[in-house]
Amino acid sequence: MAERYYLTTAISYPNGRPHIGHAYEFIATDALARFKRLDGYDVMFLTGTDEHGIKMLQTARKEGVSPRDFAERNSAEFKKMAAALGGSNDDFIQTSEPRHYTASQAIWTLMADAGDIYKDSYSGWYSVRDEAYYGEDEVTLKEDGQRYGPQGTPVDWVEEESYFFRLSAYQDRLLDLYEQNPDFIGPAERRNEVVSFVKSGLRDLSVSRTTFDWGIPVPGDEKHVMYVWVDALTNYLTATGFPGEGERSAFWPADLHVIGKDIVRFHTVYWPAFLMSAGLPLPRRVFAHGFLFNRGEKMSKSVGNVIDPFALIDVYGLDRLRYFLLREVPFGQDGNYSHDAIVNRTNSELANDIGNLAQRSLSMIAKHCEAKVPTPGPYTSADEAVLAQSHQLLVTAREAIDRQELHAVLAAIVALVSATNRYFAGEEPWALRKTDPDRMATVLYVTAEVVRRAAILLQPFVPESAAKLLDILGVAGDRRTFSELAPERALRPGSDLPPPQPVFPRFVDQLAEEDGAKGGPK
RNA sequence: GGCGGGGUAGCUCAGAGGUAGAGCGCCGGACUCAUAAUCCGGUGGGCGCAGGUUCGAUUCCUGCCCCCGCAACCA
Repeated sequence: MAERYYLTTAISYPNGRPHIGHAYEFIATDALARFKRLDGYDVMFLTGTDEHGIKMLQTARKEGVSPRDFAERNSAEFKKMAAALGGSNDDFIQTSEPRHYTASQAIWTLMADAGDIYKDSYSGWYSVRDEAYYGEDEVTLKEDGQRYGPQGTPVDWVEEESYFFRLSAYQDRLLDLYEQNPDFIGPAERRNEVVSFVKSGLRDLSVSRTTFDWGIPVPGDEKHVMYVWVDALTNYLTATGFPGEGERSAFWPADLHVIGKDIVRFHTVYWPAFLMSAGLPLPRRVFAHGFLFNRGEKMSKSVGNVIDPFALIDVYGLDRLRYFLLREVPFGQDGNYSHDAIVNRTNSELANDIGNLAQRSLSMIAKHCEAKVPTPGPYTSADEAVLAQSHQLLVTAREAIDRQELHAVLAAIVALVSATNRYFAGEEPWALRKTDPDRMATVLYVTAEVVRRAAILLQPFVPESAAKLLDILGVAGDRRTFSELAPERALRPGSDLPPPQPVFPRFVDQLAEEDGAKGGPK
């Protein structure tokens, strides 16, 4: 039985349409999932939508539909996005599903049985607009007699009965967790932030609401619904069949939660505390990615630069988009995207470097080697060097993937391809054709073999294009996993090759001619 | 206020006590197998400011100026 690997995206709040931030997280996690599958793991990849909470309820009301219908309608858009992005997720969870109610109530009961949940009342200055409570010192009384919160929104004194989770009791255990599992939070900067936050002291957490009912009822006290984050985080467990025992149970604990940097605390403080309380194993790692900015500006509805992922796929094509996002932005950091950046990056690396290397070598093979994989002669040190670099690639890639450094994997592939272009130019097979055909055959063989290895490792990132590349290399569908990177699995001399065709066309910029500097799809 | 991370070539960034690096861009050359691609060479930086330690600092220390993150509920 293969080793299991369970990874998740955060579940999206489908209060509006999916945007590029959702797409980014999904694409990255999808690439990680694909990598692990190709590397022989039994992978479970989960994504979904988080459908409860007051904001969903409010938006649904505004639109005059029930929250459930609203959730269903918007969640469908996220499913569509996952499909459009070539998603390989094994499940798509919606927190309004019955299975999730069962799981959430089960974990609640475990926490309650552990003595970590108690009823009290929550009071304070509450801003409906901000959905937040503020302390006395944060509130100012103005001449109109109304008090205002720090964001300038009106606040009212609210006193609400609420269940609390004894988070304060977990401070030491959490610090031990971070201490003993330095890889629990990535990247490292995030870890430091969390540690200092927890060290500064934890307060018990209000984990139920009575002011609205769009949520999961608290077991035994149905006028309360669970706080959205108890509900939301539990989705990761739900998908494994919790609390039942089934074929997916063994996937828990999750190996990796991929999340946005804005929700680090929920995943690295609350979530492990909930699990400890419930007596359940903890996920192995939580990795926070950064945000994407549209040409340096944070996207927002008011600025009007919210980018629809469907539009990006239309303009650039899926693989170009995937490649750009995963290559351009070091995973874990913030990054920028722009029309020019997408075109430059993908033309330079996908079309000019990788695509062209395949095309120049395969078209020579088609013309001068009877369209069969050529038979190599003895290797020179130049041959050995590129082959060695191509062998190193899997090792490098695995290490990078386990740190979620997706960009580093692609950088290593590009470096190999660059070296091979240099090698190709240096060996001049077009000249060897006349002077030393055997040597030409060797150079072409080595090049094609390197392209094969690069293509195999490219699959998680640009699945469709990598498949096309492997097609024109004559690599059978069942010979594309990472175990095929072993030296003895190299291209077989004499096997037939289909006619070569370009795999990564250059992006020809029509927009530049039409509306000049503006760039970017609408 | 506090804690943390930064300010290095036009752009994005790497680096590290001993005469500054990569990719992209730009300029020139080569080649023609190839997707006007590729290869070679070159251009380009007072390494935020001011002090200090040192034979020598961009790299260590101090102060200052900017930027960004965290500081209990938006991917």
